Amino acid sequence: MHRWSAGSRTTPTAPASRARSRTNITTSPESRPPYVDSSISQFLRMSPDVPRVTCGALTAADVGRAVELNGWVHRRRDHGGLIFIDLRDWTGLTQLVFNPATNDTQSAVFRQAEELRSEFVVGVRGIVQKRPAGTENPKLATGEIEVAVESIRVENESKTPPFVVASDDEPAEDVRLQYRYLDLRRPRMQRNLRMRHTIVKAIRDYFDEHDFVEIETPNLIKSTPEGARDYLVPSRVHRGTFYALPQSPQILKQILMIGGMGRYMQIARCFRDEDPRADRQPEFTQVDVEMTFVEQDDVLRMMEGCVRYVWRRALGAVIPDPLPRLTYAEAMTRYGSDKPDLRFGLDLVDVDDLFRGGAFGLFASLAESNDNRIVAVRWPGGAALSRRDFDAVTELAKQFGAKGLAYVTFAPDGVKGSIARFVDDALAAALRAETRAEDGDALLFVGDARGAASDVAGKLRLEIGDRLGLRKPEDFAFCWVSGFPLFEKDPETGEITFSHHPFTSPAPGQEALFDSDPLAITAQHYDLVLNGYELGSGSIRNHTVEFQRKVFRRLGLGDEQIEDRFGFFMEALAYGAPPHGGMALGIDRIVMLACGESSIRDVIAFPKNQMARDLMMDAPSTVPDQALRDLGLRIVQPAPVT
RNA sequence: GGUCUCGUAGCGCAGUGGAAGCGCAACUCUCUGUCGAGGAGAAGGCGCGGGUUCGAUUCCCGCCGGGACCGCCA
Repeated sequence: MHRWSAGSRTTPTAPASRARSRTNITTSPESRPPYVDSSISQFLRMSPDVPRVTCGALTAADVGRAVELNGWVHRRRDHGGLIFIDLRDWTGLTQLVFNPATNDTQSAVFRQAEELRSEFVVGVRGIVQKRPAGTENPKLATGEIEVAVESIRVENESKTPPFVVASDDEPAEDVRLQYRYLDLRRPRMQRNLRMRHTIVKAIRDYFDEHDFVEIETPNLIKSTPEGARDYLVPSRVHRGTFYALPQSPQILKQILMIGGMGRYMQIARCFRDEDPRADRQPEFTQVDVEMTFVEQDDVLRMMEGCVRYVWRRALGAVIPDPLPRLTYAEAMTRYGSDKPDLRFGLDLVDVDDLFRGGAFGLFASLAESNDNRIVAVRWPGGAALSRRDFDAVTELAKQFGAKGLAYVTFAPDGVKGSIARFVDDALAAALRAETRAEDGDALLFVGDARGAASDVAGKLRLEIGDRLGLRKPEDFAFCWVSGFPLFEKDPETGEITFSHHPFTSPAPGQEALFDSDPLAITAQHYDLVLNGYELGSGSIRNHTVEFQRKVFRRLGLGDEQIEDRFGFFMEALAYGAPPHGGMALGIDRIVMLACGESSIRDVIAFPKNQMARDLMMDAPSTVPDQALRDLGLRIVQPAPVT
């Protein structure tokens, strides 16, 4: 519970995301609220002779002191002759009391208090007093005391807010985004943005201690092909030409390495013109890192040291040392994902051998080819589910891309389920031995082409984990995934393309495969994964111009295209580029998971919605014709739909 | 570009082919120990367009808007 929270009201239908947002977070030393704020200008003070204190700091030790507070009216409880006001600032709540024992109800200060409304901004001067016995509020950090107000000054009034800031009821997200400044006043958002600050500061401190230098790179850069869609900025000076906003500082940080900077980091804003998701925004923030004269293992150790440091500083959590490492192949086999959620087991189990030559014709034939895979996913307690439940899960599997879903249940009275009639005692025993299924469990089976079967089974595994409550937001399971292929085949065009980016180097000694079997090359590329989210990826880069050119050519770029788009970079590589590698981690996702949130929009002050619009500013918007003329641009309306 | 889902009062939510409801907020009155204060009263609404129907907030279609996901995201 956040220290601000005055109430613990829970709605029975509260969505999981809101429940998660109340995850207990250890307060870091950096975010402890100050007690006295002496930095306020005199003219804002009501009585310079008494200290100005924050709303979250007063305790029983302060009883009897005269103090001054500033803040927002959080809630007002008017008993007629007795008025309570919860005063809020960024540190917490303090109860103000207007009591005729000290204030005549006809007094000016009492009449002022009667006029106060939610979100009014006030300054008060008063005496800290102990609350009468039995009226303390243990839910409030300042619940032992209250401030008897002697004088009050209304700094600003407020229109009636569109939603109640002081309420746990969460308005629809479009309303929150339109009135973001009100949403930001809520304790949850205050906590999230403070957590973000704490994490970013810890990141900077960590890399500073390891002799990294933070270097800014430009946001108006050259568009390079491939990858995501660029955001383009038209040039006024050079009509008809465009800057691109960086999808990441990738090439620039490599050039910093060529520039001899040794160890670089940056909290960098990145821009990609692709459709947003709960964990994706058109602009987002990465901690971007690059080092010279390193091998893959050096980068992994440095980066996992960073997340361990961050989690310790920001959350007081201990992260394993070293982090578990998986190969891409292992991750796909055991978890059906290249970003596995390791907070729970329920590993996928291959059961091809058990069905090969068996009574179930579909699986028997699938098992004949090594290109296929038959995967079992164990569902603890699944035998208690109804036929209707399994129909729903089958429907879900189809949404995931499955052609169908087979299942069996192991109840004390025997094997049941959609393929039970094909499962004799021997097969049942073998399945239970392989999957460690117990009485009361169910097994889901996905049989398909290897990749498709893994993918669907992996998603079903996550679904089961969700339903069983195994994906706890307060658990943090990091892992490395490496050993990705350097190239992959574009499923649509059949052409060879890079899996990560074209600057990734192959594993040592695999250059020879370049012409014979490029798809077999393993990349020196690694992903850091947390709870099923890809936090970021990195690689050891190509550092010779010859090899980089070879890669570009392999990807189908002609020398002219290479020169046009990457000429400056190829030139740089040719002047003694050192071996180097690095990584970038998504700050938004890190903070989201650290806060127990399910959307990065809740850890960004001013995010865009799913249509990439800013609902508060109403961006994007049209611009005056003159602005277009200056840029040599004309808007072409899309053809009307007939 | 696609699939799913939602749109009822300022906010959060019920509900129905035949007279529109609850909680909070806001407004008036009342109330001296509350902390989701309490009591009384009054005010306020079915996203837009089309269709089916005697009748549509409800059913159908389209549009607009929010969200989740797929595509996309080197």
